[in-house]
Amino acid sequence: MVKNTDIRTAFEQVMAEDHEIPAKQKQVLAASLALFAEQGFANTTTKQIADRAGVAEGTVYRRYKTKDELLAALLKPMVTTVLPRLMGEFAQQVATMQDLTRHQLLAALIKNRAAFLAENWQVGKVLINEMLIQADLRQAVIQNAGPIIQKTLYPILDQLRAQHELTALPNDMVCQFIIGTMLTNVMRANLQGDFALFDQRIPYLIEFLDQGLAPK
Amino acid sequence: MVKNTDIRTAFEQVMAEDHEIPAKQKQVLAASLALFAEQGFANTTTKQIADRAGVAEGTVYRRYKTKDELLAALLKPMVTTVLPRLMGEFAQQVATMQDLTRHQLLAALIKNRAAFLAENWQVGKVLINEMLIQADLRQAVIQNAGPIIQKTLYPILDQLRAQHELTALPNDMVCQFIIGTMLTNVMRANLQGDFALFDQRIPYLIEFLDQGLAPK
DNA sequence: CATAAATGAGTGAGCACTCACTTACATAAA
DNA sequence: TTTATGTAAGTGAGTGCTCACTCATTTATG
Repeated sequence: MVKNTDIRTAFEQVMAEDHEIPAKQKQVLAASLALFAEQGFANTTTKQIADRAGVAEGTVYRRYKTKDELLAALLKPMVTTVLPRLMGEFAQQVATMQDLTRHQLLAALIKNRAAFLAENWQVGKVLINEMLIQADLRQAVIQNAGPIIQKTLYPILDQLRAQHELTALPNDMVCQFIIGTMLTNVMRANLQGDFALFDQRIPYLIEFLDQGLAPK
Repeated sequence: MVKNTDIRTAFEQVMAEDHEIPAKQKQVLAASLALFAEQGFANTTTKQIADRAGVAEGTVYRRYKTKDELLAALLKPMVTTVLPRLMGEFAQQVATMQDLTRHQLLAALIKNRAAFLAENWQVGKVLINEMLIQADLRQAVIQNAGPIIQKTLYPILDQLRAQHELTALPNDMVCQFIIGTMLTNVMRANLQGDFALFDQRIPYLIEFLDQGLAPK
């Protein structure tokens, strides 16, 4: 059985690789993420970060020289390292199951990645927010996430289509529909302020996607 | 034939009702919206607004006493007046067509409202951004948009279901899927920075939704 | 000529960021 | 086991700058 690292662990590992970050620095990163998610990056002061981290303001600036660097330190590893790893692990996991039906694949994908999405909605919020504003960040995300999706998801979809289990719609549209359906679900849960709803609706998502992506 | 007001006109009407707003004030509103969409609300200074509007900084403050009031002036009519009116018009338009098939309804809905979405993506961006940050704005949107959707879309869906043309999934999920599919399409177009793609993909959206929302 | 609209230099509050200094810790000599 | 010493981590009062907002004055309008 392939191990399926969760995000928290993966993020910790990435941080650990970065030459032993001291405890207070991790508190700073955690406090930053929490506050950015709650209030937005631009509305969060470095004093607030220091206070929530239980740290002096100067400490916030020890490792990262500007507030922007701090933001980048949170977002970049998420996009360039954590996400690829998690997608790769999913692909491996699927590869071990032979002759999946469309329904089985979707159920596996959604249950697996939906949990990921919900757990990391904090980062997701911040990422979406900044992507709406910064064109260069959009570019960076496209150039990282795009290839990952193509490498991990497209082969699976192609195989499924060869078994006459999948719609003839282009792969990129299939991915758009799957990802979009999941993303919408988190956003609605966030809108309603109740993440229990998120889980309850998952069976509906699977049923809808299963039917919508069936071959004619 | 029912007139289908576009957003710009509707917005102008709402503004006109507000007791004759002078030309320069409209320039301020337009400049604000453009800048908020480009850079985000928090990253936009009142000086920038004044410059783009071709106006002194004091003028920005004549009608709206704070920057937040200015934002509210842009978002509130959109949510409370413009959106309801446009949804109402769509419902009326659909009501005139008897015995719609699911495909016809979806095609009408998506072509109609997708154009709306694309045209107003500027406001949409700002709205999404602020909703991710302000809990009270989320509340306001829910309490306005929710009932509108229920009143305009649910009856149409119920009728369709009575004709055995629609899935048994709950109405709120059907709406989630329709809206989410459209929203995802704008967001991807925005991500790729090419709104021509938005239109090209519409036939795919219709095909996917038509199939996904068919009865078993 | 009265009232509303517009101006833009000015103001003070709050913010990101700095830096001289203190504390914690590791290694090693006494 | 103490003491010395170098290095990295942490501190928080201080600084200068940006920005939202004001107001005395000027300009348009009916």
